[in-house]
Amino acid sequence: MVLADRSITDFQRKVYLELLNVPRGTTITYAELAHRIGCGSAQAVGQALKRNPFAPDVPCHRVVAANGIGGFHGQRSGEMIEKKMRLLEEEGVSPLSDIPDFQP
DNA sequence: TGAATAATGGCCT
DNA sequence: AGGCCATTATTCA
Repeated sequence: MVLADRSITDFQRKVYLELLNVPRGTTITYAELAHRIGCGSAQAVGQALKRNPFAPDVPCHRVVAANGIGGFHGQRSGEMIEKKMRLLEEEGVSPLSDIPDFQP
């Protein structure tokens, strides 16, 4: 497991673990993930993801907002997320594709 | 309908 | 102890 006990808190580990628990090709909302690990605060999860020390090991791009759109910053904020999205699509996970509500 | 703002909860330094 | 956040929900026009 790439998530070896490093300088991260238990909470963080849970978040990353849950993310790895998300099947490739599926997305999860911050609130859902937060509730899953028993937190109840998507902001905390967001922070953990932002600080994720396991950048490509943890599919943070698989996490989307509650509305199911983009995700990372509530909206597509910068270009850095676009880059991740690119890799995301290569992995077969498109947040904007897994959302039935998001139909361009 | 769309967008912007305010409030919230818990984590990290 | 304080500040922070890649959120969420509500409200305004």
